[in-house]
Amino acid sequence: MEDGMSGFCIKARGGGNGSTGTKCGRWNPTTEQVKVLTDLFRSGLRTPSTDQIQKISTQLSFYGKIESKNVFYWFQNHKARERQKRRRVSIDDKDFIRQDQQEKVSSAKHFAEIHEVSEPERVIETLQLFPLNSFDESEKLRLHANEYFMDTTAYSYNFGTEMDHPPLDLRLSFL
Amino acid sequence: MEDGMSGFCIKARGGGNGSTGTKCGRWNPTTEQVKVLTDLFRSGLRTPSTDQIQKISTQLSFYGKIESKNVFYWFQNHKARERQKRRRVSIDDKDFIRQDQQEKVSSAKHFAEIHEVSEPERVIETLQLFPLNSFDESEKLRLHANEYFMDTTAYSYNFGTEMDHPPLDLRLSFL
DNA sequence: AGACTATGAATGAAGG
DNA sequence: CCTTCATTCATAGTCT
Repeated sequence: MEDGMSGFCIKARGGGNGSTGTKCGRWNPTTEQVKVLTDLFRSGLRTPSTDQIQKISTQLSFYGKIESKNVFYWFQNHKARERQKRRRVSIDDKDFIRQDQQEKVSSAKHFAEIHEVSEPERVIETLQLFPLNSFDESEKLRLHANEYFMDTTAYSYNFGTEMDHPPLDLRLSFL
Repeated sequence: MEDGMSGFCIKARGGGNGSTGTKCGRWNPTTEQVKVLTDLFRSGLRTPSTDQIQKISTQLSFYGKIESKNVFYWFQNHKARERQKRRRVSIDDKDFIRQDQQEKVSSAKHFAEIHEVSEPERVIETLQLFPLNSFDESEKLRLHANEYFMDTTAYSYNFGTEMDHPPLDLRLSFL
């Protein structure tokens, strides 16, 4: 809706070259950015927090245009596809019965909890993750002010006239 | 998940445009449904009560298969993502020019489906909400105790040596 | 040129 | 309410 799009840049990122990615419309990561992200992922980072996303994004912005959401999406996608790929393989290698593997994969619910799946490699670079601050549980504050329940409320909705439909009238004044 | 699956729908997009949505397994809202929901949201409805959800669901069922929980989830997600988006953008555009783009991420769907949504802002038909319940963004007061690690943390990143690039140093102590 | 693939982006559904 | 997972849409890049 009202997509401003902020202009369209038409340029492809030179693969590794200094040509800063000028590709808009959809984030096109540079090879450097991908490398950093991949390394971070391989180093164990799977779901960065908002702050981490922020920082990563800021650092990566040096190599080209990037937003926080790009980092966010990248990790989401990468993780999801890693898992998806793994699952795919596990189902696929039923072709050759190498070994009896009656794994109960159908209950795919509580097996994708923490990091332990894809970490066959060691941590190469000198990448120090966050010191694992776990005391962020201090945000359990809840203010109950959402009960904006008014007794005489009436939603009277009226559609446009571009389509035929029953007159919708969300009248909630009965309660 | 106990494989309830609650039935598989077979219906296409009720709006007469089944661009790609002829696949179900999960609720696939029609453009009309989305429009109504969006309008309601933009009108200030954030957390509809059970009754309201019921009403909305019933009314929207005209446009296609829908359940109450769909409405519930829709509002939950929409609200959460609106906030999340806002937070992310606001923080990360500090680096570049602060272009006002609050609705940047357009939900532009497939072309074949956009036929009647050609207008950018056709919203606000005749929609009577509660007696002028002015909701502001008065909930940014979330305490952010995210500044726990300052100088004790340092992303000391070290690249490989495959390509030449400026020495990246993900030091998170700049915040 | 079209199909194919990889992947960015979006969102429904839950979990907590 | 916040975070996460799964599925899907959309498209840049590539292959044949």
